[in-house]
Amino acid sequence: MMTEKRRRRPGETRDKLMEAALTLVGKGRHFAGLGIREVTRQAGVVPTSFYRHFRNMDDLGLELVDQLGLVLRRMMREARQNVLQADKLMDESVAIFVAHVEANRPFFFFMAQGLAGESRAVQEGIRSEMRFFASELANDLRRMRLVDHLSDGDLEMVCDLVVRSVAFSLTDLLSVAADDDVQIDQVRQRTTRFLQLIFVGAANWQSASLR
Amino acid sequence: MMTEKRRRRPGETRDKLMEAALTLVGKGRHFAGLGIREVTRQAGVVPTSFYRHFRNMDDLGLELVDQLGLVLRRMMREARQNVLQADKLMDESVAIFVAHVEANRPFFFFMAQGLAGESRAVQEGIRSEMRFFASELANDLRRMRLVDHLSDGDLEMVCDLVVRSVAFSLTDLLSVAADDDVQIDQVRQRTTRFLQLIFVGAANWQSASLR
DNA sequence: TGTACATCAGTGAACGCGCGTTCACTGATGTAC
DNA sequence: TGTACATCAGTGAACGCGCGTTCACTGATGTAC
Repeated sequence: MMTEKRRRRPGETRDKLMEAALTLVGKGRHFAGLGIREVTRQAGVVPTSFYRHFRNMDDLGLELVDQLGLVLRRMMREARQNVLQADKLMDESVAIFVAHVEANRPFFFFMAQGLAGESRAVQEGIRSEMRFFASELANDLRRMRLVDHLSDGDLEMVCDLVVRSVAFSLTDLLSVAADDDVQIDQVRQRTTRFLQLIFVGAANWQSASLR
Repeated sequence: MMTEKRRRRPGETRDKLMEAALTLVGKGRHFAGLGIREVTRQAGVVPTSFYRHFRNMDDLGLELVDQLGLVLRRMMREARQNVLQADKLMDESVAIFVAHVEANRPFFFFMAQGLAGESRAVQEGIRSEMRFFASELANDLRRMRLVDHLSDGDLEMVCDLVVRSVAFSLTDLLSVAADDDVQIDQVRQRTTRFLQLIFVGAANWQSASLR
């Protein structure tokens, strides 16, 4: 029998609630200002449903951080697959970053907000994702033998600065309209130049600061 | 007659309202979640007073951006007076930055929040302050003849990256306790190293990226 | 200097509304035997 | 395979409360003559 009765997938409402919060954030609302009734309204469920899945909005925020982590990991995987030549590393990586931001705007809005957000736990979660990202980047650079002259500590610092610079570009990217390709491209180029500058610094680091 | 009757200074309540909002933000609340009644309560005035001075919370936020501008300018002035030798430039500047953040925590909380905040106008105001800061920094570096080999465009980019890196350190600084001197000092050192790395990059920029 | 009037800033009462949260109820799904 | 029961997710009514905003009022300060 082909027409089986549609049954509710478990966790469906839960997903709808998280998606609803993201949608509102993507529309420019700040997560700290969202209310339970507002989110359930957007999700198309009754307010009481909320408590079946989350204790409060902070709780939902923490779950969003986890999902954000998945988005970032997907992005990293794609970058690894596409960046095979060292000379294209920065151009390609930034392009992939920008593409993922455009494809997941609400998530990255949430990330940018969360860094200075109200919930300490969310804040720490996002910072932890960034640390992870930086350390993975350090591994990759080591493996590509691009930074043999740097100590582990110095490499870690370089990667941290790279991740921060890219993260800051988020605020540029999110402040221009999603379809303003010209401006988006400007942000992309600017970010790439930041990274190039940092890598020139890294390439000359030991020699310039040897003690 | 020495004991003149205390008269209400004009604008006193207005100042109290802005200070109240800042206080709440300094306590960890997010500006986007503050309400009019909450702010007036903190200020010790009746809710209706609010409308004598501001149209809504966004309006108050914009005024705070202006005040933030003054704080930043004061900081810049102090840095200019104290940073006379080029070799101490970064150490001293970062130290002054950290000191001002600690002395004006609520203001810088507001700044960090506003960058990804709800009000487009506040966001743009803070970005504009940062641009101004970067261009002043560029002027100073030019005057000190430290960057003669850089084009105007490249210098602007370098200063932008410097300002961004320092601004990002805000989130580090604000996430540690105000009296945790050890951690604050770590952030200070880390930020200084970021700037050193960027300047090593700047010093080697033209030669490394000449086309 | 004094008087009359306009302006301004703060007040307290009141409004309707949306909020977070609780509760008892319902029907679907999973589990034990 | 069928039956009994427990668990789970969604519902609708209801609560008390704090919210933003309005209004008319008050008293102090500024201005004109």
